[in-house]
Amino acid sequence: MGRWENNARSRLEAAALELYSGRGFEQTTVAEIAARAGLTERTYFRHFADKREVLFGGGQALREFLVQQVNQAPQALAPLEAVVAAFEALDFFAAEQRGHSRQRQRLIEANAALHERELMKLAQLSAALREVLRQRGTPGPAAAVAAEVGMAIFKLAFERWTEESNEQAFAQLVRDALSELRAVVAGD
Amino acid sequence: MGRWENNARSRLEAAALELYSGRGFEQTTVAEIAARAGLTERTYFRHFADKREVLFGGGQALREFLVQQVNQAPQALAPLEAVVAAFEALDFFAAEQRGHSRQRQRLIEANAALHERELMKLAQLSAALREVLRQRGTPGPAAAVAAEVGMAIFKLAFERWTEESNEQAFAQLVRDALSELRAVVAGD
DNA sequence: GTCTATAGTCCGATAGAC
DNA sequence: GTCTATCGGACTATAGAC
Repeated sequence: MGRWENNARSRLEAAALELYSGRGFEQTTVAEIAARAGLTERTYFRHFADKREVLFGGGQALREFLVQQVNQAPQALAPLEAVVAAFEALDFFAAEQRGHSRQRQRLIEANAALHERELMKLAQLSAALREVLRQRGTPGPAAAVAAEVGMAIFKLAFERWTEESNEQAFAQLVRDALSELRAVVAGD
Repeated sequence: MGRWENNARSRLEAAALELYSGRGFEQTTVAEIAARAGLTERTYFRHFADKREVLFGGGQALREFLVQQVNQAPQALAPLEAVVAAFEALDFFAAEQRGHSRQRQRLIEANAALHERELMKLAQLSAALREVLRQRGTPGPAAAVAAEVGMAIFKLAFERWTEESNEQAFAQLVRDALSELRAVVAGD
């Protein structure tokens, strides 16, 4: 198990979620998070750039997975179909993580600074999707539109997936959002 | 004119844009902005909640204008049409402000913290559009979709409007984005 | 691991407009 | 007198520098 348990990152993430949820984001100091994880403030900042980032570690893995999915999608799929298929393939949002995601989402909604950071992560995801669509041969403007519209679908599906009252699977919510979107764009 | 020139806010905004553009956002302190405006740091924070907000004062006026436009749109217009018509009516984005908008946008793109704040303002706009559509009688899910898709159109049109090489009018860019969106959603 | 700059808050004081 | 805008100093925590 080594000198550094090598899960310092995970311990910091767990400690932060507990403290932020328990007493509020602003009422928690980085020093307290580090202490609960058995580390120092200095070590926290070697793992995470700032006080918010500890909640957003999964963003990169999500982005990489979706980019890979779109990249491997059959060329026969239209750009938006490739993006939506990637969302449906997501198992980051499996049932067993739903409670954790809900807790995290309530926390983010309760704090403007955290909300800003989440929007930034989603914007990075949009940019990555735009880029991989272009590499796949989609013309620039269509790639930009498909990425933005795809993100609209993702946001709506994810918002519903983390609602307390909703028990539908993420893939189903993605499909619902897509068909609602088709109706709205058709001018229904 | 009294002791306070009564345009402290405008002076702070102008000073901030100059200093941020000249030497960079992070290399500028709030004290320097205040000094250039003939005020103190303390007064800056009375007008703006933080170091970034001084660049985003126009966000509220934009939001209020668009909400009013959607609110007054004929009931015959479908939700997305009402939103797009509101964008086309925008004269915030007149030709004479284009240089200023471009300077501001280059600044925002160059700094992650400023980018985060801009995304937050756009998210607030999306929420306001969703709400006014609902008040107008659009069912909740369709209102959410129309607001999100509308924001996708707005982002794309605004991005192009602030590109150096682009000289098309904002309303035209909105219409272009909408037709590209229809093509992408139709599966072209 | 220590030191420092600066963002941002809280207390109160003061100067003018009305 | 009230109301509002400005100013001063002390303070904490983030974040970066050395």
